[in-house]
Amino acid sequence: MCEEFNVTPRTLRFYEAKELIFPVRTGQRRSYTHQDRGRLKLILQGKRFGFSLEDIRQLLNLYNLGDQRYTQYLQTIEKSKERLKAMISQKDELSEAIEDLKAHLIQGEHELKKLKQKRILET
Amino acid sequence: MCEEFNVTPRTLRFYEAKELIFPVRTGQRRSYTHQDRGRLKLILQGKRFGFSLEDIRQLLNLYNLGDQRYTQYLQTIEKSKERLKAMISQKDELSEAIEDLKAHLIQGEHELKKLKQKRILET
DNA sequence: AGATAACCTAACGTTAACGTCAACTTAATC
DNA sequence: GATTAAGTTGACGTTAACGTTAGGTTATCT
Repeated sequence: MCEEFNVTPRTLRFYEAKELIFPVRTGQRRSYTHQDRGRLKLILQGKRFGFSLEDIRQLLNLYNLGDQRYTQYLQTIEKSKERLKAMISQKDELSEAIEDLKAHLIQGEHELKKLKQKRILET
Repeated sequence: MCEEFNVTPRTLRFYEAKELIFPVRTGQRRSYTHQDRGRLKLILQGKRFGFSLEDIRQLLNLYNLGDQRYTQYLQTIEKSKERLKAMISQKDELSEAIEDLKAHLIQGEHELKKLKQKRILET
């Protein structure tokens, strides 16, 4: 049912156990709501950036701030700001790494051409 | 010695075992060369983006293409191109996520102000 | 009603990426 | 020359994030 996201049921149950999603129970069966789908999308995205599930859980809480109270609220916001900074610097780093890799690729293809030439001359 | 990178010796030996770095042996002792430092930097960077050590190993090989031959060369370059694409789309995704988080933060701080007001009125 | 398919829980297995501990050399210091 | 200090090799322990298997329930189809 929820394999539109290409995850196993076990994974979904695991995320539920870790309180990352909260499917509704109809008797025994789980029904995944719109909310859960949104959360799952964010979870998978987070993972691709190397966040741990625990990290992601905290981030997800940011998206559900309505039910929290003052002090906790403040703390969560502070945490999120930090995380935001981390993400931005990560993005910058990634940009650099991309440029770097690009350069190496170009360089690599030059080398390739030279090898090709050599092979032609050698025949 | 090599804890300028804030990693434990165990970690360095582990990376060596996985053939990510190649410290020179002086008798028994390991000496970490300039090359190893460069590689280590890339390893740590890669980890922050959620790459596995195995992924990183393959990426590192790209930086040492000199000693390889034609066919392998081609394959490695193809692989790297794929990876480059992945990184770029990852970067785009990250940019989006950052904007998203920013928006939620601003929204969160508005909520905070409202709560503050309420507290003042309630006293 | 029996079979089959889809879901469930519970519990143990697995892999990556190290941590930790014991027992041993080697180098440096008092 | 005895004692730290610092590095080395196993080997087993640990945590996160699931996979896998066994055994049981429920809905559906024929």
